Amino acid sequence: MPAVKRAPKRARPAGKPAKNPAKRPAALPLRKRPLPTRVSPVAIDLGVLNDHLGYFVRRIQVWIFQDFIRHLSPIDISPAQFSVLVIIGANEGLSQSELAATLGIERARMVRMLHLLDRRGLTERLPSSADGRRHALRLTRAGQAQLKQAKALAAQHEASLLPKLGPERYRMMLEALREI
Amino acid sequence: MPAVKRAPKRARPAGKPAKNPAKRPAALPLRKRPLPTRVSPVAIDLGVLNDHLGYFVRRIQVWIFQDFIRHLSPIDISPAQFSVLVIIGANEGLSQSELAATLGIERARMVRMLHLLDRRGLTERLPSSADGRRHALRLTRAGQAQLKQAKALAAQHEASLLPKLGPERYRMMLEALREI
DNA sequence: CGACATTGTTGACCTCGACAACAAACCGCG
DNA sequence: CGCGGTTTGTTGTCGAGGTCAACAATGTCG
Repeated sequence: MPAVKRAPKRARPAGKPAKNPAKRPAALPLRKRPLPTRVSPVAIDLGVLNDHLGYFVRRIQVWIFQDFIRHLSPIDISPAQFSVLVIIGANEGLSQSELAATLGIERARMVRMLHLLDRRGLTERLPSSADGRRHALRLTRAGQAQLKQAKALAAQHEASLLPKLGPERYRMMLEALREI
Repeated sequence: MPAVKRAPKRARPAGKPAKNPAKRPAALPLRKRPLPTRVSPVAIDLGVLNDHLGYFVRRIQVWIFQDFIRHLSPIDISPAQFSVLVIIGANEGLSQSELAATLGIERARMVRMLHLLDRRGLTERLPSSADGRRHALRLTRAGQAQLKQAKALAAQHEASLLPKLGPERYRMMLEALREI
């Protein structure tokens, strides 16, 4: 509802009556008069963001994940899925709760992720012998194979980070973060 | 629709016929027989995740953001909103596209964020004097005041990170990330 | 002027985190 | 034993955000 025309001049070209999901023009509510501008293509100042670790961590996290996704696209495994497969592979028989807690994912979210991985035939949920509530998670054969491939691609991704970040910085950060 | 009973034993307590948004029991499709278990509360192995920078960066990013949100909750400003306000404050008159590109946010997304900030009376979009397509963004009085508060709270948040990460590690990471 | 690029905008879809509610199963205790 | 309390897996619903596509209004340039 916000958004008013700046100055509705041109009518409707009426060329095509709007293809399929035709959209309305718009309309934005500008209040004041046509004052300031800013043409200079000068570099934009980050201001106090320069002093916030969170900002940079966020940016690099997004960047790393995009690179990860690109490398793993052949087998269509997301970072989250990769982490789930790795943990299950390294801890056969653990429960969904343990898995979720380990990765900092909501139990509810984990349920749906595992549904998907189950349907893809990568994981399976066996009834726990001791506790009737739990599911003992493990990789199927196919899941193990897929994980193997994923690890190889992930390793490529990881290797590609080194030159981009600088080997020293890379090692430094990995060590520092591991301690926390 | 997956999910089958593990072993439908107890019937329906029939206590309350299901309150308001009553949910169905469930039903999970377990394939095999009641095999493995895992009772030992042994620490869970992260496996190869230990060698992936992205995993740790993600975890710490989430953690930092949660802390940020907690500190800024009194004025209800999200990390993304904070970054938008800071950039506008430090670069009055810039366009939505420039802003979006600077922060790595989609133009479409930025439109809706600014709608919100506009409605909250923190920012305004003036017509650009030179280019009729652009909007010259700036903070309102209220926006400036709000930003000032936000910066103070954000600084507290940032300060609280130091002891938790260790001053050396903190400075190291901030420097390293700034260069990238 | 007409082709092409840019800017702001909307719509639709999808992922993900956060909550709430619930059934089944487990645990402890009188 | 039975009953309250807890844990585990599950579903539903919201809301924030990212991604894509389509457009109208403008600008730009040959």
